[in-house]
This record gives sequence, C-alpha cells and structure tokens, in this order.
Amino acid sequence: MPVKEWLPAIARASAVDRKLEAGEMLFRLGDKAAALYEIVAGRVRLSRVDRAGNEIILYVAGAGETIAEASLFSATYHCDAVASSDSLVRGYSKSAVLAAFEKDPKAAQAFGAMLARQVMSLRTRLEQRNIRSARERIRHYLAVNVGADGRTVAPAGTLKDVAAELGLTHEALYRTLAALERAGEIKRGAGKIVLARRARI
Amino acid sequence: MPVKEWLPAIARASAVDRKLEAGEMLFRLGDKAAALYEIVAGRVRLSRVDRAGNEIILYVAGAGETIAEASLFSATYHCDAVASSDSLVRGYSKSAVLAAFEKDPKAAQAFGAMLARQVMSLRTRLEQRNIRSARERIRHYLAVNVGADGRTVAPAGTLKDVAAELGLTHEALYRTLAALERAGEIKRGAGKIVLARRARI
DNA sequence: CGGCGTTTTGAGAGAGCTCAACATCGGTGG
DNA sequence: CCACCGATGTTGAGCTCTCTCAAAACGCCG
Repeated sequence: MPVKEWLPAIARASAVDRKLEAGEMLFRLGDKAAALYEIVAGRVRLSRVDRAGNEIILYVAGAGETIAEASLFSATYHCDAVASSDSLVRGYSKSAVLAAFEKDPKAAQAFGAMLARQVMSLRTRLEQRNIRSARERIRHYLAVNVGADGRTVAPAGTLKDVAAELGLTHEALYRTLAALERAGEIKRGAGKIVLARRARI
Repeated sequence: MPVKEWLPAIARASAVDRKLEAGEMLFRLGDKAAALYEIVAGRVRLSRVDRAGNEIILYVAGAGETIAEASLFSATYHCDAVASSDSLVRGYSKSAVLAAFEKDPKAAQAFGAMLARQVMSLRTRLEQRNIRSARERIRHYLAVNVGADGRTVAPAGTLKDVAAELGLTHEALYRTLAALERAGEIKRGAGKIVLARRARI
C-alpha cells in the first residue's frame, strides 16, 4: 500500500530521503521516535539484541514497505533498524504526520484503513504458513491472489520472490509449479499463472 | 489486545453477544458491514470460496481476538465468517464505533495504535516462520517472548497452543524443548520456561 | 560477447511429520 | 474416595517431503 494512498500531501512534504549502506543503522531501540519510514530501495531489518548478545530479527522490510508505524504512538523506538543491503529510505516526520491526521480526520481514517488491511493480509500469509505441503501452500497462494477474472495470478516480482513469500525454497516452488502444470491444474505464461477451471477434492 | 483497551465505553455499550454453533455463519462475503466482532469463546474462521467451490481459509481467529476491523472502512464484508466450533462472539456496531472515534480523536488514535502493534506482532510471527529448524524457531520464540526479567517466558495457553503458534507439531515442540533442557539452555517450571544465561554461536 | 540473476532439473540426506503407545493431570460422577 | 474420562504432555520408530548442494540452460543488459 503505497504511502501516497494514505498519507496526505501536506505530510508527505516532510519527507527526507536517506541513503544507508549495508550494515548502517537507521535507528536504535530507545531512540526518540521521530519518524516512520518507507523503504524506497534495498532491505532494512528490524531487530533486537537479547542479553546474550544475539540479534533477534523481528522483520525484514523490502522496497515499498513502511516500517515504524507504531512509532507514531510511542515516544521511543522499540527495536533497532539496520540496513541489510545498501538502501534508500524516506522518512516522514512523526509530528507532521500526526498534525495532518489532526487537521484532516479523513487522513487518519485512511491510515486506519491501511493498517486494518495490512492486518488482514498478514493474517492470511500467516494462515498460509500453517499449510505444510508445498503443493497445498501454492494452491492457497494462487487461490488468494487470483485477479478479478478468478483465474489469473500475476505475481509482482520474480518467482524467487514468490518462493520467499511462501516460505519455500525456489527449487521447491519451480518443481511444484511444474508438477501442477503437468497435472493440468495451471498454465504458465509470461509473468502469470492461469488456473484451470476444475474442482478438486 | 483486549477490546476494552482501545474501544471507549460508549462504543462498547453497543455490544451484542451472539452464540454460534459449529458451522454457523456469522456473516457472508457481500453482506452489509454492520459490526466488528470480538471472539469471546470458540473459534471463527474467515474464508472465501473459490470458483471451484473450495473453501479458502484466510484466517482462524480464537478467543480474545477481533475480526473484521477493516469492515469499519468498507461498505460490505470481504469474506465469510463461520464458526469452527461452538462459539460466543460479541459484535460492536460499526456506526457506534465510528461515532465514538469521531467524537473522541483519542479513541481513534488508540485504535490506530492497536492496529500498528498488531501489524508489528504479525510481522514478527511471520518472520519466525521463515526459520526452518524447529530448534532455532523455538529459540526465536523464546527470545521474542521473554518477560521483563529477560529470562522467563510464560506462554498464555498450553504447550499445544504454543506449538500451533510456532507452526510445529506438538511432538516436535516437546522433543525440542526436552533437548534444549538437556543441553542446559532452558529450565522448565509450571507454565513457564526459564532461559539459561549464556551466549550461543 | 560476457556476466549475472533467474529458471530448471537431478540426487541425496536430514528434519520434522505421522502414527502409535503411554503417562499425567484435572475434572466429574457414582 | 475412587474410578473414569478427556485433554495435555511425552517418547518411540519409520517415512515422506522438503531442503541442500550441484550443475546447467536461459534471458537480459551492458
């Protein structure tokens, strides 16, 4: 959900871009929460360090994602943010965002709607991971992500990205897609997968 | 996150309890979105039916969870909700909730904060599922869920519930916990797990 | 053309799942 | 008070499936 769709222009005007080299820290646990960030390019991981000194990864955000939304409601950050690769992030000042929400309740509502949709989507992805079989997991993914025609799935990135989202190795995904195609369940085209119309089980 | 902590009393006054028998529908895709629901007891699954007639499960909500938050921002429901077991749900009228938010911006903010925290928590659980090894997954779970003392983990439900949250069979969880205890990494007590203080890797 | 990332297929091993049996605990009722 | 019952907790053994490691074809871009 692009920032543009839920954050009013007046708050987007506060945007500050920042380049991060791999390993560079964006913010630390305990720092004053000053902004939320959109990952423009690269990857940023959110983590905490346990008392034994191990880094516990809470999430790895990729391009297009937003992190530290909760910082709007907290005085300090609750984890570290470190660039996992060379990255470009765009920070939106917390005060500017909150001011925009105060001035324009519609904007606050759009923010709430974005979060609610994200909760839904994350819950679905979590449910997907409860499916152990690669074949069933992929079927679930296809069923959830069909387009308006109910038969075509057009993944955003590469199949490797899809494999990562599914929590499968890319080999397992390729193999299983090939098997599904052999079985006549799907057909594959350039950057898309078309489901065959037929019931199962 | 209990409803009480983010929904003002005036909106909670609109609550309507409803008993559902296993298999009974709470709402259907396309129905007018009239309320969001708290699961008081039992389990309710959110699902969609694909054109082949298969039920695609989007999420299974248990006691204490809230569903259909996004219905606040939508005219209709976007999936079906069916009781998976005999259940008790509490519906909060959408109009009452929205009215409360309009009257009291603090309440709207609390709602946003709750959603943002939930996104965080779901992202972490998703990240956890990227860890394939049962042992490492459990270590991650323990590290993320330590209490204030940094050493004690007190799961809410049974170990079977923990296994479900971790996406492991309960056998795998029992075995691995036993192995961790043998290895001296943890100690187990009544309803709690205590981490030994020591670095690893 | 050369290099890099994606896509694809192969073979083998290991980890967790499945099925099974049993122990334990809390509650229920005779 | 004890027997019974269901759910949780625990351990064993085998097997399947995915992961891992490897190699190669393919497509794209400089």
